[in-house]
Amino acid sequence: MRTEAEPIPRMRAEDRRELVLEAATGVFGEFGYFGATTDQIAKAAGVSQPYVVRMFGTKEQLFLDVLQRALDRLLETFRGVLAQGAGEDLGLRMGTAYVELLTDRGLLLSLMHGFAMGSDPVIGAVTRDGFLQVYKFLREEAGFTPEQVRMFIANGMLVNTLVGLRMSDEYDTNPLAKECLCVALPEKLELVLALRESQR
Amino acid sequence: MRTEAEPIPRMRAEDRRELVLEAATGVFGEFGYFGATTDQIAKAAGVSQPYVVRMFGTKEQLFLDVLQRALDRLLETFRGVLAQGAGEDLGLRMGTAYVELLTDRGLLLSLMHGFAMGSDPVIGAVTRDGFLQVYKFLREEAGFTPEQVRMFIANGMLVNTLVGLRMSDEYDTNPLAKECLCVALPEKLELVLALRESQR
DNA sequence: CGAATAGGTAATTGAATGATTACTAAGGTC
DNA sequence: GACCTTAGTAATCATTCAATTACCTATTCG
Repeated sequence: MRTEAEPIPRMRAEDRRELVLEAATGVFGEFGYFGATTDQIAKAAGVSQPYVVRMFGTKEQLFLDVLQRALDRLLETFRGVLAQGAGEDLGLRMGTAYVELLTDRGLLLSLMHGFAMGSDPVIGAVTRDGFLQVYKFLREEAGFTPEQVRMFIANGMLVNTLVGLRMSDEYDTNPLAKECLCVALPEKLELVLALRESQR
Repeated sequence: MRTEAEPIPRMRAEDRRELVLEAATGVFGEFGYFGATTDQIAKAAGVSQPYVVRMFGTKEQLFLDVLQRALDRLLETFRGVLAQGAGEDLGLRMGTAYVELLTDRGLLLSLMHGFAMGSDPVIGAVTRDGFLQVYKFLREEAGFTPEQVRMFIANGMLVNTLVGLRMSDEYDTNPLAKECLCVALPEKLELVLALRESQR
């Protein structure tokens, strides 16, 4: 009920931009590129819809920036894990780090929505390239064999799917859902379950 | 240029319905639920847009019917493989059968788009249930261990992702894409490559 | 045959939504 | 303290799209 002149918060464009990117990541992650509206994103970021559009030019460019940011965070995270040593358990540690990225709401789901848009001439090209960047990292920097990469990414896609499906909503009510989550998220299960609270 | 009275093809509603479902599967698979329009689907099926809407009531119901049809085919396919014997190589045979479903254009991709819509109250509930039906089949009918199911489904989701990304478009131009496809699709690689021709 | 039924379409509408335009106010700087 | 740049909004436009309405015309069947 905004009673008195709360000093309307003005930010430097750079900070506001990051704020909008975060909000957009969440909304795109939940509804996908076509399902999300610039107005939803604007409201989530606490700014007006025209401002969102003007900051990024088009909705498509905003989505591309969201994807780029997500990819950057993903690789940055993996590089961080790698920097802590490349032992036997590197795959496990990176897997755990991957699941931890779920706390950055919508980040992995936005990527997943991007992956499903391969036939879009612009977004498809960018997401293909992004996927291959990750593949290249795992092969050349992390030193995985093709087979190790396959298993690692496959499990990542399974995690994405279960999160996208909100399978955790059924954790308490459906034993199969519980088993499914337990086997797919060896550790960090509690993290996924915790996310249930924060959504909706 | 329709010169003379080609006898305008009239079908029994049942056949037409299946035709529209096929077309819708392709369009939803390519563009997703929000990205696809009923007009695109109508054109792909060779009927008018209002007729598509009237046949299914709403776009949402059409998508639900597409998902149900896809799930039915998937389980039917798996049951067919299982009926041919449950040896050591059951997982491999079912994996091959799964990839062969890619010839049913958009079927697996429509499911994947559905999986990304877990937060939709209607579609989410249906896709969660569908996913769990498959999980249940693999555990209880196919006799997989939880770990076997995890690996099987994870690989399926990887296949979906690579197809959704149209990674095969880069097969000839990017060695990493080639390696990636080769390792993820042990057999039936030629099938995925053949699909490149038929699209666009 | 004649009429009912089934398989459709053309025209239109109303709402949603991305984008544009025109404006306003804050705050640093000289 | 005028000034100009930066951060933002309100109003509105143009399109797209799902849905509705009002028809039309083959085919079936008594």
